[in-house]
Amino acid sequence: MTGRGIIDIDFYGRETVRVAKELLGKILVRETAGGVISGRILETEAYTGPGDPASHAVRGPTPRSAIMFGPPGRAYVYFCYGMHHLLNVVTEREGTAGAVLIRSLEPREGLQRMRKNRGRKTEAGLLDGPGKITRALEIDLELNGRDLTQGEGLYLTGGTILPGEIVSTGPRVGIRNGLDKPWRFRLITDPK
DNA sequence: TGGATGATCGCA
DNA sequence: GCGATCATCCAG
Repeated sequence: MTGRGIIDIDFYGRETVRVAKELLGKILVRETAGGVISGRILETEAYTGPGDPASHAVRGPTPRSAIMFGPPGRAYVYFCYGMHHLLNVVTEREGTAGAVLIRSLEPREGLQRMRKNRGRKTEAGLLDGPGKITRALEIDLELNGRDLTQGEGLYLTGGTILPGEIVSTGPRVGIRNGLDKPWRFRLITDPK
């Protein structure tokens, strides 16, 4: 949003973009009766509200996107392409839309369970996609709205960016509009 | 490279 | 209601 001010900065979605970067390196934990499954966040994307043509909140709240306008720290889970659940973290203050899509994890706990859930024999490619993550961690619509700061069933906890890792920034993927915004963030090994 | 597969939402 | 759309994944 460019206003009439004397500076030309897009402040809209500022918190969402900040949180998207801060989530890198943090741990996502899933607790089920069958045990704990967890991973370290390696890739995120920021989605804001009106003004972001790629966001579900672009036209204001709808039954599906209303949770993006609610209090932050909650899970926004939705069903995509008829077969995948995708997990987001709600970001902005209540009344303002924003969410961060969790795109990729580094496997941590529950490797055997993840492989079984994904039908894979090896660790390769286990959690490197938003649909893969929800399948491996048994996340579906039942967890929509869950408070990710409360440590109940699905939550976020401390983690860090490791020495030698840097944050790579670029356009979001899998969308048609909003490609001008560099709101995809990845932890990669510093090539230097 | 395209098919699977179904919820969502704007518009009629 | 109707149909275009979709923040994906995987086989071939």
